[in-house]
Amino acid sequence: MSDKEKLAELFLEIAQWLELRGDNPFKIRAYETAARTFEQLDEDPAALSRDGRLEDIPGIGRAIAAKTREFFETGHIAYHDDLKAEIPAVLFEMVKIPGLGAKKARVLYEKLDVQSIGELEYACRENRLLELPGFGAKTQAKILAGIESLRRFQGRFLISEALPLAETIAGRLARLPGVTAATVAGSLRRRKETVGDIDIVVGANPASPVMETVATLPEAQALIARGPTKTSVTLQNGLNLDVRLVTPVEYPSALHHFTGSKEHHIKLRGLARDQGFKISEYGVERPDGSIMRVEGEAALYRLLDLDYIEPELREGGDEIAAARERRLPVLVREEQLQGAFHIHTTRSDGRDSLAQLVAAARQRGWSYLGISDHSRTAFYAGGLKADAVAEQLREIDAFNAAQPDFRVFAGIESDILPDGSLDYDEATLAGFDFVIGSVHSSFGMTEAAMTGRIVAAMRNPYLTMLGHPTGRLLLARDGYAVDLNEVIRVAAATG
DNA sequence: GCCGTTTTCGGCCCGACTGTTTTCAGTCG
Ligand SMILES: Nc1nc2c(ncn2[C@H]2C[C@H](O)[C@@H](COP(=O)(O)OP(=O)(O)OP(=O)(O)O)O2)c(=O)[nH]1
Ligand SMILES: [Mg+2]
Ligand SMILES: [Mg+2]
Ligand SMILES: [Zn+2]
Repeated sequence: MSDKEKLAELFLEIAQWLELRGDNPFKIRAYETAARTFEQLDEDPAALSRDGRLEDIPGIGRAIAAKTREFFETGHIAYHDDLKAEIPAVLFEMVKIPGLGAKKARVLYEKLDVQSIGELEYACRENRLLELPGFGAKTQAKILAGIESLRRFQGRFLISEALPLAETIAGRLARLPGVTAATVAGSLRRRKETVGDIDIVVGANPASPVMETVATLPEAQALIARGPTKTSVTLQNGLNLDVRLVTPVEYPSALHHFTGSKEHHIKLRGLARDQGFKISEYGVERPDGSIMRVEGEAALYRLLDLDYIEPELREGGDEIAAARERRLPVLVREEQLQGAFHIHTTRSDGRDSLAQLVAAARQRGWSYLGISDHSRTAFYAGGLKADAVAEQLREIDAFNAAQPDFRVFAGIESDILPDGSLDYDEATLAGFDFVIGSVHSSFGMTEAAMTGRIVAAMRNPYLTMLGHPTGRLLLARDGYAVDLNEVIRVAAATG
C-alpha cells in the first residue's frame, strides 16, 4: 500500500470512529475530506511533509498536517491508536447493517452489552430490543432483516452489471402514463467504475403511478422505504434501487441533485449560499424566498458563473474552482472513438473471432481494430506460440486485403516478464504493427522492482503501449505497487 | 477540524422516510 493509500485509510478510520463516538459532524467531515484528498493527491505526501508544505493542500490544516508528519516520522498516528483502543470493534460491524447507525449501535452496545453481530441477532430473536428507548418491534425486525441481507449481499457492483439493468428499469418507468423523463442518475450517471446502488430520477405529474410501479417491480425482492417522492427497493441481485419522483418543472434540479456527488453538492451549495442562493432538488431559492426553476443543469452552473461541469467530473475535488477559472478538461465523447487496440480473440482467451469483432466494430462506425491476443508465457489464457502468431498475421493480412475500407492492426499483448523483457524474440516482435506490454505475473514485487521492470519494458523499442498499468481487478484484486508518476515520465520520454 | 480582504470565531448543503414520538431523532439519499 502506498503512503497516500495508507494515510487515506488512517484518516478515514479516524472519521468513522469519531462518528461512532458521536463527535462533531464537521470534524468528521474534515477527516473524510483529508482521506479523499490524500487518496487523490498528485504529489508525494512524504516530500510535502519534509518541506512543510502539507498545509498548502486545501482541506489539510494544522492538526491533520501534524498527524501526517507524525505518520512519516514514527509510522503511527497516536490519535488513531487511541481511538482504535477506545471504540469497540463491534460498533464498526453493527453500522454496516442497513438502517442501523451510530446512535442506535451505541445503545445496543451500552444497554445490551452486544459484543458481536451473532449476539445482536440472538438479542433480536429474544425480543430484548423492545425494552430499549427509541426501539420498537419494527426496528427490531428491520435489524434482523438487515443482518440477513448483510450476510447475503455486501459491497459494490460493477458498472457493467448495474448500468444495463438500470437502463431497462428507467426505460420501463419512462413509458408510464404522465411521465416526461426517467433518467439513470447517481454514480452510474457519473460513470464510476463501481456503484453502490442504482439511482433513477423521474419527472412526472403527481398522479402518475411511478412509486407504486417501483414498489411492485418484478425484479424487487424487498421494499426498503416508500414515500410520495422517493421509493427504495432491493433487487434480486442484491442491488438497491432508489427512485426519486418530482414534477416536470423540478426535474432539471432533481436530476442534478440525484446525480451528485454528495461532495460536489456540499461545495456547490456552499458557493451558492455565499451568493445568497439556496440550491435544493426542487430549484434555486433567491434571497427574497422566491423559487427559481432552472431549465437545465447548464443554467444552474451559469447562474453561479461556472462553466458546465460534466457528470463524470462532479466528485467534489477541484472541478468547481476549475469551472470558475474556465480550465475544465474537455472530455472524450463516445462518438469520437474510432477503434480500439486491446482486443483478444478466440485464439487466446477472447470470446469472439476476428470476423465477429470487425463486424461489431463496423456497426459502431469504427474504422480500425488492433488485435492483441495473449503472448507465449500466458499459457493459462491460451497465449500464442510463434507458429500461432504467424498464422494470425496471415489471417489479418488476408482480412485487410479483402476489406480496404477497414484496417485491422496486427498486435500482441506481450507479458512483461519479471526481468522486464518481452515475451518473443526480436524477429517475432518486429512482425507486429504494435506491441502492448502487460504485467500478468509476479505481482508481489516491491514498488522499486516493479517500476524498474515496467520501465525496462517501456524502453524496449518494440513496445508501443502499456496495458492495464495498475494491475488491479475491480472488486477483486488491488493493483501492484508501482510508481505511476515515474511510469508516466518514461512514457512521455520514450514516446 | 478547516476556513477567511467582510470574519481568527462561528459558521460548515439540504431534504425524505421511518418509527416511536407527543414534537422529533435517527438514518439515509
Ligand atoms: N445534497 C446531498 N445530496 C446527496 C447526499 N447524499 C446523496 N446525495 C445525492 C447525490 C448522490 O449522487 C445521489 C445518490 O446517492 P447515493 O448514496 O446513491 O450515492 P452515489 O450514487 O453518488 O454513489 P454510490 O455508488 O451509490 O455509493 O443522491 C447528501 O448528503 N447531500
Ligand atoms: Mg448511488
Ligand atoms: Mg442511492
Ligand atoms: Zn492483460
